[in-house]
Amino acid sequence: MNTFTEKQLNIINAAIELIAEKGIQQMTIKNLSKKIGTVDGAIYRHFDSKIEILLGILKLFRQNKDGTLQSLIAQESSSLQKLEGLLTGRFRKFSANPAIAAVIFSEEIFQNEKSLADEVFKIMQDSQNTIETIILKGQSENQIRNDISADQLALLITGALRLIVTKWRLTEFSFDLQTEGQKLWKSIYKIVTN
Amino acid sequence: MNTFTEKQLNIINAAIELIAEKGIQQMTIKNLSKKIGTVDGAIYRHFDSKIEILLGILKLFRQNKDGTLQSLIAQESSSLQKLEGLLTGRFRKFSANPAIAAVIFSEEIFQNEKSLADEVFKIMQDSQNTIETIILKGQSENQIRNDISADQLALLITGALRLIVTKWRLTEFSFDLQTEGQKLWKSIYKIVTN
DNA sequence: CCGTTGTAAGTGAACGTTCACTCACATTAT
DNA sequence: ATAATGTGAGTGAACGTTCACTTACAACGG
Repeated sequence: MNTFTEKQLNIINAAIELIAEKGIQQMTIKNLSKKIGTVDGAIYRHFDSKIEILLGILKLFRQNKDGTLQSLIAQESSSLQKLEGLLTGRFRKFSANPAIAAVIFSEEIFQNEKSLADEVFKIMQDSQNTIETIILKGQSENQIRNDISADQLALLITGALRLIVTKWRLTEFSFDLQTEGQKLWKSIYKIVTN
Repeated sequence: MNTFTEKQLNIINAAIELIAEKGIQQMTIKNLSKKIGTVDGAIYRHFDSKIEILLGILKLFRQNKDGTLQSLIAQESSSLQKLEGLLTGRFRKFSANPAIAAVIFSEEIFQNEKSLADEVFKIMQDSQNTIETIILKGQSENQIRNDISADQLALLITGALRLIVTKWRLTEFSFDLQTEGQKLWKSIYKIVTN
């Protein structure tokens, strides 16, 4: 089912590590090849361009997210439980994999490459839509307040999530992300249940 | 009181326009000089480096923000009114000046230049602190709910603000920012007053 | 007035560096 | 032996920055 070869996965994972360690700006073909213990030219045996590698990271992330999402929605739990599961899951993932956040939350950097910009934007929108869907269900079941629209609530939640993760990265992981995630969930719980 | 010469202001404003139009990535000295109708070398008669120009943009924004903030806090209005004023003010400013948002919300891009990264981070933190202060006052006056901490509320507000503006820019200003700002304020009002 | 000198700004070629990407050749695996 | 992959020098473009030179204009001494 995976469209990537073993070597391609090697490269993508090395790229993820590199971004996590040095930031997107240092994710050059030269640095990437050094990390793998090869040479820049060799990379092009496995990818046509650098953009393909970055798209690979996003694709991997999507596949991954889709999987956890399916199992989450399939669960027979309340909307609130689903929402909590989704949020803590996101924080767990970013905590374990800072590079994902660095790629996903860096829309600016991909602005000149439409394929990348589109993909990143789609992921952002997707994430918000998922939350909105759960909230809508919770509202129809009267578990979540109805006086604020689902998209506004989703916006607030997504925004806070992004801001926490961004600050975490910019301060070089100076606090425990999952702890902050728990705090955020408590606040959101109070808000959505009114 | 202004530390910039007329020519420097010309350059800074051209840089702001350039960023608004083409994004930060196209803000090169060559493009900037073209925009002013001069030549790259000439820029260096007025600024020591490109970073100084970007810092200039941030400084200008800070001066501007500080001004409106003083008058806002000085007002004899309730905390809720102040909060509304601050939010609508921010949306108005970004609406009128998209480049400000492009610079302020692009922490990633300045990661390799510490002076810039620090300044951008400071502005982000500042903004959040201001909101937090107003909320704290509102809480002590029982205008704002006390069961959620001020910093959590400030986080949610700042996050949503940033997310809206980011989406607005990424979709090439496809919706009316101030309208969305009004919507957001209505939601926040309901949340903070419970 | 006139000619000399000073000064701020513009001009555009050039420099050093970085980067993504290519290519001819070598090595390895099947 | 053939195909796949590694190697590393090479290419051209982009970028920030520098530099020698020019231009416009003001200041000033005779």
